Amino acid sequence: MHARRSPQTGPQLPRGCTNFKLRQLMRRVTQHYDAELAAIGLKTSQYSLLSHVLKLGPLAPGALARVMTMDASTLTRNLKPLLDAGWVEVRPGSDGRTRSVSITETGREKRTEAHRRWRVAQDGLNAALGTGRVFALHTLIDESLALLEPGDIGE
Amino acid sequence: MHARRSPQTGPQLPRGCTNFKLRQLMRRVTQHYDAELAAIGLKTSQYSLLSHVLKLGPLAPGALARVMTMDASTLTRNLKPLLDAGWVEVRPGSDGRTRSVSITETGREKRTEAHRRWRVAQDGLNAALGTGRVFALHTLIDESLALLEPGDIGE
DNA sequence: TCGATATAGTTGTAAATACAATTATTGTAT
DNA sequence: ATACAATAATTGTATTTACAACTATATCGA
Repeated sequence: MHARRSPQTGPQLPRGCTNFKLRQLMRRVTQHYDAELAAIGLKTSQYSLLSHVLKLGPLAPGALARVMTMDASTLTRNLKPLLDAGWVEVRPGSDGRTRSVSITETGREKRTEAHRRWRVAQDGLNAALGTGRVFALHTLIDESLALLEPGDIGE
Repeated sequence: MHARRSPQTGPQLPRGCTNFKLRQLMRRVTQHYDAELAAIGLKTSQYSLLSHVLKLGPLAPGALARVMTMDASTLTRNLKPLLDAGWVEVRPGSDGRTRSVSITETGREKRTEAHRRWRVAQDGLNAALGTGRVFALHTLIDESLALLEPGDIGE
């Protein structure tokens, strides 16, 4: 009884809503990266997408959505601006159902440029929060993602 | 040179993009909460907003946006569905420029119902990730938010 | 082979997000 | 007093997000 009064610091309970806190931080962090990338007309999300296409492409939209932990329909939508800008291209896949997403030469150049900006933003975040704190955050996020396999909580 | 080969584990450097990782986790976590709240026709974001209006209201939209770490225009937009549903109301503020947002009786009932669902979702997350990990995550997020005052990074 | 099922992707709809521009009001300095 | 600046909120526009429904193709079973 009255475990919270105990002098022994037991396993501490989370206060507040994890989702809300995550969103708060996401908003702030996104603004930080976006401020850096705005100069070259890219959103942070677009940089992430472009980077993944560069690193993993050519690959099917579905596979890309899975590794990026996003819905397939979200990927279709997010691909559109990059497609319109000519930074990625979508071609028929081996299978009649699938497509193949790959980066273009223009896209490569854009991504190189963006990568420099991203570096500045990341360094700025590391400096503001402290490298150790950012590392700890990454570790926690990675562990959490590994534990949250798609739709398996509470079943 | 070759610090990474050193047997001494120095301050570890973050790998990858903090923004991308945060977004990945946010997507998963939001899906988890939304799955629970869907039964009563609420999104997690709406639950957070309703809860803040309950706890802090009546208050001005701008003040609400600030405490929730969101843009004022986002708040205006997010308020609309709750207004349409009759869960919150917006009335003229003291100042001719400001408004006053407050929860309605229907909104109170809805929030009570939603709170029970939220509890289930939060408990499920705690169970899936481990209470200690969730607590650690909260702590890191809170510290980070405190360090990331609006638009002061890199200036 | 042909019908049921599974897989891949896109579209309809709706919400969340924020910057820039706009409107309305208040405060201030001459 | 009146023009100018500051503050509060909303609207225009564009992106991010995802569920549900839909289309198209492929696979499998009898």
